[in-house]
Amino acid sequence: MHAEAVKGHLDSILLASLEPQPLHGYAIMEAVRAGSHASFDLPTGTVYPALHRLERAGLVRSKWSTVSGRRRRTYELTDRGRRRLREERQSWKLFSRAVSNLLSGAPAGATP
Amino acid sequence: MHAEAVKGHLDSILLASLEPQPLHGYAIMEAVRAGSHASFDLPTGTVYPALHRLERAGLVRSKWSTVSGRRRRTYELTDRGRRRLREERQSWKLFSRAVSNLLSGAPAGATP
DNA sequence: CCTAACATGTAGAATGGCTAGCTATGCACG
DNA sequence: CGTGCATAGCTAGCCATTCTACATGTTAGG
Repeated sequence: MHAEAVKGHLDSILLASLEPQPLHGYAIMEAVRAGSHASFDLPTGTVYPALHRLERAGLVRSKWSTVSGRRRRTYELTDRGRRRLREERQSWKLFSRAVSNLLSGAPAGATP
Repeated sequence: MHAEAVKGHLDSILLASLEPQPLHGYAIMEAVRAGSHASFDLPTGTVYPALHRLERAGLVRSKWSTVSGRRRRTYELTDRGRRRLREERQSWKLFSRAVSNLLSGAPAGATP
């Protein structure tokens, strides 16, 4: 299956992946691939810039470490990040409900 | 609530709105607003270019008419459009399931 | 008469994800 | 030994799409 566009929901996905525990970029990509049952296979050119964006926005915080010779940058949620994640969950609910409703051809009234 | 981005799912939404019956642009905007319970209030600068794009892609077909002095361009689905809509519905299911799964913090295994 | 709703459109900015390229280490296998 | 794969990080620039802002014209109603 060709790469599905994550359009507009990348941030939510990344934040959510960091909620249970801090992770480094590469591990995030794997977590997303696994958690989406391979629907999303995010390229590095998508993930790393996005993480930098989230850090600049103060939603995540990073620190470098070295594990068996390989340098890692581990990200964790900030308080603002956690708050944002809550909001994102809420708006995803509204968004997905709206799209599902429209795609189902509902006569305007279903799933209120 | 600030304008929700329809990012990447506009085409599906437009095609779906034309499934029950042909509509003109303005009516499509109203149908989407109603069907999404006002979550999506698409600006004309989004809808009209998108419809032209869909027409160029052979997914919809349009014809002009005049109703009480006002000119209208009414769009209807082509066969290719209908086929595409079926595909879009399928991939929306996969997409939304994947995102919901990730946002719920599922330990990779939920909603298979 | 003037405004709101109806109806369609375009140009250009802004966004944001993807492609393609780069660097570097550790480990398994032939 | 050296070749290749998985691990780990990064950026520049392309491209598609959506939104902002503007432009145009009609009809209905106060």
